[in-house]
Amino acid sequence: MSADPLSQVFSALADPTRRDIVARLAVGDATVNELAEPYDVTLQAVSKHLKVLEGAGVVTRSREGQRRPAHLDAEVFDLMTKWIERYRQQAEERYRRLDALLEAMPDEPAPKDETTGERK
Amino acid sequence: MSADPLSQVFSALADPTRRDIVARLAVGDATVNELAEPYDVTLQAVSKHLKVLEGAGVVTRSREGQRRPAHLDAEVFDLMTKWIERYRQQAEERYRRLDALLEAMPDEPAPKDETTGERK
DNA sequence: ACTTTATTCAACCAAGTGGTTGACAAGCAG
DNA sequence: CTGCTTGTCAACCACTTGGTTGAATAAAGT
Repeated sequence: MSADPLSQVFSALADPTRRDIVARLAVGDATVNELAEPYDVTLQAVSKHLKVLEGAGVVTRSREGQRRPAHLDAEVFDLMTKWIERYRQQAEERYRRLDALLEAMPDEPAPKDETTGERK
Repeated sequence: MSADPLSQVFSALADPTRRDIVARLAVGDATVNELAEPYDVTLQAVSKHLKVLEGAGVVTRSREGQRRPAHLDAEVFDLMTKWIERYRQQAEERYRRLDALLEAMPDEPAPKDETTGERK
């Protein structure tokens, strides 16, 4: 257990039911019963999903009488967006470079374009 | 098989090795052998990872002699960022509203703040 | 034609996951 | 105290997953 935070968040949101729960919680805090209502799974299953989201830091829970409302804690999302944006931009940048390169030499004998290449 | 695209992308990136591969591919295209080199897993394992990324639309592959270079296709990332940003902003918006509400009534008997509430 | 290099397919295995049912703790309401 | 509501814990099951080994395919190189 206890994988790196990024893996946990990605993994937590890889489930449609869990993403759905996040969508609901974005509107407002809710209890397990309220969250389970739209689905035809047991309460325990939803409780498990909630625990996964909690473990990933997506959700926090409080105590309020016998209810334990779940609250969306959207800060961890930044972790993901930062990772994603980094490589998306890097890939796009590379694409632009290659594009410019191809445009700059329209008649060269095409040196195979091995960016990482370096085969021995 | 064939889960929704969003689940597939999230799931694909939930593995650290796979994220690592994406990071490498952001620098430039690479073959299975090149990608497998830094890890002490078998070639087949990396080939599987690549297939997962391909299935998620994160990576495309071409044929070039006997090599099959993998290329990062960062467009699907937009799908994720859109989803994430949506609920992050929604949650932050809700937070601001609640904050303003609490500030506006500093002595009310606190009507329990049930945003979804509505229990029958 | 034979060999080497690059990659995949197939079968298998241990561990993880999403779901279930059943028992149990913790609060309120009589 | 007794019961009802809300929620969790524990054990179990089918299926997926990341990994392995071994055989197979594909394109060169000799």
